[in-house]
Amino acid sequence: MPELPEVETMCRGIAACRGTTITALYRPRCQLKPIQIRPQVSTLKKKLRGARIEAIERVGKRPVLRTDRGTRLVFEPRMTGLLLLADPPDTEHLRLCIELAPADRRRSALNLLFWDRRGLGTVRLLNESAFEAQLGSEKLGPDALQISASQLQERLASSQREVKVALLDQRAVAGIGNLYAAEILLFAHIHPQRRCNQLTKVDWRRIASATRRVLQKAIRYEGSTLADGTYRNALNKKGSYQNHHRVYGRESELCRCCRVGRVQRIVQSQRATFFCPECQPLAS
DNA sequence: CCCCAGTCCTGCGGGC
DNA sequence: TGCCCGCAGGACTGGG
Repeated sequence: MPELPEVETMCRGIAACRGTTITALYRPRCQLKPIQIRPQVSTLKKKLRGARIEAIERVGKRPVLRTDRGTRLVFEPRMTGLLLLADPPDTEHLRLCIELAPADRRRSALNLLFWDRRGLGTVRLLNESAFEAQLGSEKLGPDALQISASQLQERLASSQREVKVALLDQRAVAGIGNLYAAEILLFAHIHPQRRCNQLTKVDWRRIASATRRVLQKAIRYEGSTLADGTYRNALNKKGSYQNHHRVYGRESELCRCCRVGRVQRIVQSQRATFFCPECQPLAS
């Protein structure tokens, strides 16, 4: 579930880690199947102990810690992963603990935690070239908050895919997931099943502008915490953008945009899509 | 190259 | 009440 707004909120929430030094790193005892951590934790300890965190960056849907050794610790939350500086929702899903010493000795030590209920998340330490190869511009499109209408059009207009499916392609544009794709297309008034190669320049402009608008607002509300309550910010507090969803998860309810149409749920490439047939007609 | 279906993983809720 | 099954959708893989 964490998409761009949730990951951006995570990164802002752990800003206090910048300038700290890693003193310890360990995988807590856990009955569940361990998450994928590369390299293995013993190697990771050796490579990270004493390293200083120079910056916290968001790369698409991934929070990244850049160290003073030219390496990057890349967290991939996937569905249910969280980065926390506070107590986790529970301890059995705690996957990785990192102890941090602040530069200012008068301040207390920090505990950065990676918590993940489903365990689909991963943690990787990458050097400069591995980072470029795995998360560079060859693999990841421009960030969804920055992408222009013409960039979006250039990257997708030749595709035969349905536009909602294409917006989830991280090589085209980085950061959009299933939830925000639905909200973005509602604001753009584009039917999710329209084919990319049939959209006009005006359509791409509307999508690009809706993308910025929806994601910026979702960041202001610190992301969406759905009914399962999984997503939390770094202090284990819920986001509130779910209260502003217009179509996502609202099947058969009145559209909160036009208040005339009823939200429809369809399945596209094995994923739920929500849209309003009034606001988003298939024939334009 | 382009695109789709299957896979990983856990918890929850519906149906019986 | 308890069990089973389907669903949630990140990213990746293999194959048509």
